[in-house]
Amino acid sequence: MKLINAFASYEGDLTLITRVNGERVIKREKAQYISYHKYSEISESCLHWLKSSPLVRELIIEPYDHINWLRINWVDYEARQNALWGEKPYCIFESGEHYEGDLSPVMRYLIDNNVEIAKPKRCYIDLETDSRVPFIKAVEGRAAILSWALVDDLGHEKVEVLNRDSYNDEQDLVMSLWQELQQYEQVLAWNGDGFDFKVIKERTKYLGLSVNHRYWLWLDHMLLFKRLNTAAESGDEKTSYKLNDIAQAILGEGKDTLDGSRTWYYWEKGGSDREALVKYNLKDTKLLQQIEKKTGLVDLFQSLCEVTGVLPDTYGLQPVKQVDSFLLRLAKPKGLKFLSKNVVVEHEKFKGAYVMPPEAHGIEKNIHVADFQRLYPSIMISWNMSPETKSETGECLVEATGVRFSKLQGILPFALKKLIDLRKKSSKDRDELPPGTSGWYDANRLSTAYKVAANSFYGVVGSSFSRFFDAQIAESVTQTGAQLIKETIKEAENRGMKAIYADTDSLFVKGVDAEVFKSFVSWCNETLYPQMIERMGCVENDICLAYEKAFDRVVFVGAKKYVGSYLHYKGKRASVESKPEIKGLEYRRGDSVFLARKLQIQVIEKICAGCEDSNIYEEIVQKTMNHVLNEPLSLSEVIISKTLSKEVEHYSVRLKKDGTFSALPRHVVVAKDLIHKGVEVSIGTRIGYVVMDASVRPLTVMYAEEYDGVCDRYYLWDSLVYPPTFRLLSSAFPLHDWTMFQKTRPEKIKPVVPGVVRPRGGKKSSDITAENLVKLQEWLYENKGVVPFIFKLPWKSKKVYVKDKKEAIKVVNEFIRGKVEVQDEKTE
DNA sequence: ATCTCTGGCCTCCGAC
DNA sequence: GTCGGAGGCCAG
Repeated sequence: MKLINAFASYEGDLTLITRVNGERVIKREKAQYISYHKYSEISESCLHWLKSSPLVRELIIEPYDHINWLRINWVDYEARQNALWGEKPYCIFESGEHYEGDLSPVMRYLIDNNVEIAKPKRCYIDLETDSRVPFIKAVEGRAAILSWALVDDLGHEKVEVLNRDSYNDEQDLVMSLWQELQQYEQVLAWNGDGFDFKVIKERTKYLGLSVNHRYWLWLDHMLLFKRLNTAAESGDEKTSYKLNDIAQAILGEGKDTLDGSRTWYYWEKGGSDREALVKYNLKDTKLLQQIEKKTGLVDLFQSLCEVTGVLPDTYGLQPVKQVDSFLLRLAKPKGLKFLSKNVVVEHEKFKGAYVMPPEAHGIEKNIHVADFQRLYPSIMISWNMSPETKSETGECLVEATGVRFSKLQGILPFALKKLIDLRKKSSKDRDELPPGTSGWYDANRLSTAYKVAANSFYGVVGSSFSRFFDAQIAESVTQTGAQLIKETIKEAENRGMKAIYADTDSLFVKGVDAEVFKSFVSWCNETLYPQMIERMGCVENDICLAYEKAFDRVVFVGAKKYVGSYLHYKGKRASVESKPEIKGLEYRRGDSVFLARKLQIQVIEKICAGCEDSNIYEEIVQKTMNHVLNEPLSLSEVIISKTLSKEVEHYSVRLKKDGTFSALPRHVVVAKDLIHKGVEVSIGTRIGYVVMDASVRPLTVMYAEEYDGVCDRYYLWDSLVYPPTFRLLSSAFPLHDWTMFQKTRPEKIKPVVPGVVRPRGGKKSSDITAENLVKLQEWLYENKGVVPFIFKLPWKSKKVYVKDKKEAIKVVNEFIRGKVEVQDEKTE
């Protein structure tokens, strides 16, 4: 039996949805709220209490070779919760440990019966709601649904629109959506968790319709995309997760050009306007299906769910859930249980990977790169690292942390080996099939799913949200990795090579040719690592270093930031078409300005093509500089976009010494403004803005959509566009001076009072940021008759440099504190 | 109903 | 000017 969906109801039922011969079958069982206990630890009196308690439905002893488990079936969630974590006298287990007492009835059922996950019938939907209602209220179900559209992977599509603005008509509209959904089991929508799903559920309630939404698997396509899409090359694809921008990047086409914030207007006008709205609605929905067709990410997620045993809805996207499910399923037949996980433990920090600061100068040539294959899984396997094998008397020693593990195979290494074996098998299947066929895709997807699952193990062990969290184990993994890479560097240098960079599992080496490097890698695998493994008493050696690639030329801007052109990749020689490898540079970042990415990629391409003529680079920079400072700039060139990562109210604000609050990050200020205006903004929304004036603190910014061609060009160039390329050029050609393009903002110096001469080369002056310089100047002039200070006025700036320190600070502070009244309201 | 981790670079802000 | 914290996003 393959399970499509399952949920527990408040009444204590567990509903199971399966398919038999293509027909959907719904089964009901009692939801089980279980906790496990070591039978030997339960006292006589406790057992007596359990046997007679109305809170306990059933007691079962599960015998295994090494232990007898007592399985308590509590009558409901409350009973279990109170017994395990409640106050006295309900808490009967305060002395003993309890196991898996936090599992939901659904998880419990899936694990106990080792249920396989079915492929659900999938559809994509999109809603249009009344635009007169602000986003926040629409999510609460306060906006009418104007239309809905639905498509599936087989080409079926349907769209329906509200007939009249009435309660009954909307009832019909929403009911027909639920009718349509009957054919499907899984529903996807872009930002569905943030909008569409909530609206459907709330609006259904409001309209008095009785439909239980839990019969469907709700999967937020956007969150899925964020988590599984790792293909983005440049920052251009990362500037926004709006459907339009993703569709543009993936498919090369966007949404219909209809103002989504005026849906009500289009609907109300009727006729062709209403038709346009309907068309727009359908188009959006079709984009989802097309994105999936192109990327296959939903299919990949489906494979991941089938492998790990979680249901393919939004919650299943969490690695913690996937690993939890996979491990508990494997542990069950072994009689292995894990401690209940109720509260999140205080976050213990642990040390991570080793990153060597690059020791590279200019353009480095002929650089060979080796990397450890799946380093962290291989360490966990070799040292048999698992929560239940951790033991002070264990034979496997982690030298870096002093933690020891016993030799009896742990559940983590067991699971990892299983995943790796399965991956090998599916990769082999794939390679035996003709590329591009559906079988090939299936096998390839499975292979990727196994890899994704295996790679998430380390992260889950290091997550305090996981039941497998163990900071000591996580640190043992990372520090063993650090030791391995450091030992490898040492041995390489003993042989006359020079390590110029290393990060976690990779090693960049110069001063060697391919053959010698290859034999060095072999020596490491055959001698160095086996020796280390032997010394530390490990069960087996799964550590493997591989000669991955060589760079013809590579430039390091810093740790985690470099660009290089290949000589070969895994032995395959590079061709003229081979793209450069770009890591960490602003070109790859979604929060950099397009102009910065564009300038940087031009320089990158020239460097990788072997150009060493500084004149060429100067020309490129000069041209861009001219464009930035003098020519019309489009919004896409100047927009800065950053993610709103938490609720606006949760951003930290400090009380400054002057009693006012410190400024919020610029994108948060814009977000606040947008929320005020009723624009759709939630956690995870990317906020686009343009900087208007950076000569003031804090910077003044403008919401991207209000951009009219005016922005602070000096700031753009001086702070955002040139520095990334400046750093790259300075790294590639350190002997050349690249500073001449810096600091374009003019510093016009004017004496405030004619006739006062600014002293040349004067000593450091104290600077005061005043609210309004003009007011101050005029006050000084009027009250003192003559200004005893000299002001340096940067162009369009409000920063003041005052020469006579003592007097100046006194006067200006009085001005700032409001002790000095300024009548004149005239400003610049 | 939120949730794989640490290391590192960069920008802005505000204190000194 | 310099420095540290907050925030963001990337490498692995």
